[in-house]
Amino acid sequence: MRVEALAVCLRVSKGGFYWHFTDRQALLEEMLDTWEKAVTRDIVARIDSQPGDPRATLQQLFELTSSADGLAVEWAVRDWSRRDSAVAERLHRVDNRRLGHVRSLFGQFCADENDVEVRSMLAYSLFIGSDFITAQHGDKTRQVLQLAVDRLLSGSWD
Amino acid sequence: MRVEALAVCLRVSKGGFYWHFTDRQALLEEMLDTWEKAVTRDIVARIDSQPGDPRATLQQLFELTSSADGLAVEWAVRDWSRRDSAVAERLHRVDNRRLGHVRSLFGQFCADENDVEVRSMLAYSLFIGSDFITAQHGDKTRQVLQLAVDRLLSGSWD
DNA sequence: TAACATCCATACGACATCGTATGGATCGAG
DNA sequence: CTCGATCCATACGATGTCGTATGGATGTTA
Repeated sequence: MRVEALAVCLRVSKGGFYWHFTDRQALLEEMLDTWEKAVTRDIVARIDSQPGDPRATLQQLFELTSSADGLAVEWAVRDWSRRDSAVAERLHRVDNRRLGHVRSLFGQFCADENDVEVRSMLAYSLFIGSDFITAQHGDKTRQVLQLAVDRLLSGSWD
Repeated sequence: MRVEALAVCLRVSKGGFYWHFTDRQALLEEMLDTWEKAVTRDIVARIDSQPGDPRATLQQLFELTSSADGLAVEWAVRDWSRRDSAVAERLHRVDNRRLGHVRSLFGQFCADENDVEVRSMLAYSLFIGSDFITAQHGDKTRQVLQLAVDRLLSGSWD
C-alpha cells in the first residue's frame, strides 16, 4: 500500500493525501475499522432480516461470500494479518464472531453438539477456501460447491 | 524478503549473498522450484509408501499438513501468489495435483462421482482452512478437526 | 613461492518511498 | 474587496533497499 500509487489512483498528489490523513498508518487503521464494522454490520443485518429459516440464512451467507469483491478484501486482510499482529487480532475477532454465528445457525437444526461443531468448521473452511478452488476450475466447481453446501445443510448426516 | 535482513540471519554480508545468487529474483525462483519439487515429491512418496488403505493415506495427509512448519510456507506461497502471477501459476499446478490426488483417494472407496467431488472439495478446504481455525481455539478445535476428518472418511454419507 | 580460484566484506551509486515544508487556488464571511 | 479557511501541488530531506565495484582472506596448484 504505497501512498504515491494511491494518490495517482485518486487523481491527487501526495500533499492532498497527507491533508486528509495524518499518516499512512492512519489510513490503514481507518480501513480496518470500516472493514470490521462493515463485516459485523452485515452479519447483524442478516440475522435480523432472516429470523425464520436458518438453512436459508446459511445458503445466503454462502452466496454472499462467493462475491469476488468481498473475497478479495477478505484475503487481503488475511494476508496482512500474517505480518501485523494488530491486524491478526482484529481478524480473530471477526472470525470468532462469524464462526459463532454459523455455529448458532447450525445449532437451530442440529441436535448433537459435535455435529454442530463439525458442520460449522467444514462450512467456514469452505467459506475461506472456496474462492481459490473456484478460481481453478470455474463453472463445474461452482456446481460442486453448491452440492457441498447442500450436504452441509442436509438433515441427517452420517 | 529483503536481502540485507536475510544476509544478517545467515551471518554473511550482502556481498556474500550476491556471490551465491546473481539476483534477488534468482533466489526467489530457486525457492519456488525447491518448494514445488518438495511438495510434489512428498505426494509421490506418500502414494508409494501407502498403496493399501486410502483412508489411512488421507488421514496421514491431514496430519502432515497440520504441521505448523509446512503450513507457514503454504500460506506464504499463497500470499505471494496474490501479487505475482508466475507464483499463482505454480500454485495452481500444485493445487491441481494435490486435489487430483485427494480425489483419486476418495474415489477408491466412494462410488458416486459427485460424492467424490464433494468430499474432495471439503477435505481440501479443510486442509487450507484448518490452520487459522486451529490457531483460534487450540486444543478443543483440534478435536473437532479430527471429528470432521472422521466424517469425511466415513463410509456412508447422507 | 607465485599465481590463480573461491568466497566474502566494505563502500558506494541508483532508486523508491515516507513524511514535511511551503506556496497556491478556491470559496465564503464580514 | 479583503481575509481567513479549506484543500491541494511541488519540492525537498531522510531513510531503506537493491545491485555493483573493489579489495581482502583463504586455500589450491604449478
